[in-house]
Amino acid sequence: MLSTLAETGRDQIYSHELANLSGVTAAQVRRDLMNIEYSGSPTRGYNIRGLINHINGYLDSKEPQHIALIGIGRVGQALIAYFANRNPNLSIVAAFDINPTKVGRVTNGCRCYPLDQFEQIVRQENIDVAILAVPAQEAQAAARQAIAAGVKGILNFAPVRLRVGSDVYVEDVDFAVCMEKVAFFARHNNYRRELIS
Amino acid sequence: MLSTLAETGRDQIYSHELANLSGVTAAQVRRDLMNIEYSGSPTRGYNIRGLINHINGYLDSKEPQHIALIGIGRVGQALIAYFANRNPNLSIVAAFDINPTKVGRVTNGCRCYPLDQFEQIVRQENIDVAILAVPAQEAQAAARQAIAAGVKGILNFAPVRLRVGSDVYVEDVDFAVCMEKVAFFARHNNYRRELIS
DNA sequence: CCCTGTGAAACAGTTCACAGCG
DNA sequence: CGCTGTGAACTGTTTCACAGGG
Repeated sequence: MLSTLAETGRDQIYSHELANLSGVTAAQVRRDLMNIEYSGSPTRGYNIRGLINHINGYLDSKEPQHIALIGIGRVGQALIAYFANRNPNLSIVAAFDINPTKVGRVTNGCRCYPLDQFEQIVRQENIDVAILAVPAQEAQAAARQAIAAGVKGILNFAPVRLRVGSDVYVEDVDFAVCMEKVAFFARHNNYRRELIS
Repeated sequence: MLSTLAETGRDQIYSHELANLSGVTAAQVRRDLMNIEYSGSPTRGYNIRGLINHINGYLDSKEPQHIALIGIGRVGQALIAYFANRNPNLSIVAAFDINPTKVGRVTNGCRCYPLDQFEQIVRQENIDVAILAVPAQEAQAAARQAIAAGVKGILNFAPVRLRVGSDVYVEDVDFAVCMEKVAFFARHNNYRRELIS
């Protein structure tokens, strides 16, 4: 997102510009940059390239991280396509599925292995995060297996709350929850309008 | 989630039980229930059926809401499958795509229309929320079209920040952002452990 | 006792407001 | 002037702590 900015010719930018580009307030932007210890000059604003480098240095590790994908349903496939050729520091290097007919397939340079090779591949490929895109009833078991293999972060698309130790970070993405949120606010707006009119 | 609880035989539950089922503190649960004005008895806790009804009454509108899906790529298809036969109050009633080969298909009872019939179908089916599952470069245009047709809430899967009026609610789901979050925390945990050991 | 309900304190995130500087 | 950097105020949320009741 910032990268495209760098190509517009300018190389300096002011906090309020960053602010309305990203939909937050200018004070917010300044505070955030302060927190990651990047300073701009009062005269000219922030240097765009310097900012990009600083943020990358802050967020990215030097060495790329490898991701395992568990479950190659439609969501799994969408994710493989999504992450292919994107951030080279963050790539899905192996996929897993119970369905034997899917094993062996290679999509976007990502090979599908049987689930029982999970631990082996994880160690071999130095994987430390996993994406869970399996049916709800299989999610907990898959999570357990992933954690046993040494995975420290899970992106969970199954609509269940995983029980994991406190040393594992889980991020849930629940389509139903997102949708309800949108539906709720849309409805709420309608009510507001009805009340006003 | 609560529904499964109702079937375990019990019909009363205590705040601290709800608490560690959902991974928050007991005080939190009580405060939340207080906010939606539901009371339990100090003796026996909260009545499960009553709680379900109360929450449903609070969240759901009486009349079901209709959703339009724009873009039938892998994500779109996954969403159709996901929402089919789930919450009857929240269903995808129409899908749209530019690709003419996809138009006319019916998946899970959901028909695909050409994008230029969008406004007509939205009014006809009384749709007020839309899911955007299109490539990034088409997202803003699609959003504009949806809003023009009267949509008040958008669930956006495209990795762009949509520019919309303040009367439209947008919820962004960005796979890259989610993944980076997980990767970041996984890495962070590693650092912690290294420091400790 | 062990619950709920709820003031009151603690905290986190955000915004305001202004000093300081080119 | 207009910008950044930052203390101080504010707002919304989470937690604590305890009264009250079967």
